[in-house]
Amino acid sequence: MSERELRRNLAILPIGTVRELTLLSDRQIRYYEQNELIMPNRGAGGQRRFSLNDVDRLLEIKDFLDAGDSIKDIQEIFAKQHRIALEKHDSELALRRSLQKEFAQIGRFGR
DNA sequence: CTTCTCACA
DNA sequence: TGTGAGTA
Repeated sequence: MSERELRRNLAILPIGTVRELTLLSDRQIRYYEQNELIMPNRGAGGQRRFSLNDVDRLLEIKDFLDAGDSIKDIQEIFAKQHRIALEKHDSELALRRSLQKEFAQIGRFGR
């Protein structure tokens, strides 16, 4: 994983900061967590720790809600996004393997 | 002072 | 979703 990805996944923001960043109430943020739309880490004392990705996700949730989508609709949207991300990962992995194989062939002919 | 969970005149 | 109670 790149350093940039690790940084975006660093969960260190307390709910108060996230509340101001997203303009959502802490009540809403906890409610979305109950509905598995977000799953922040937990720190000392059971306090939630959010990452920048969590903040982006909350912003998306707010937009979808404003657009009229229900909690369940958003759950499905995220599930679909997750499937697409997995497929993309698999296809890229397959491409790397086939290219690696072809280069190996070229290497043998060049000898 | 901030956050957490739980309950609801 | 909001709010108040009682904690940690």
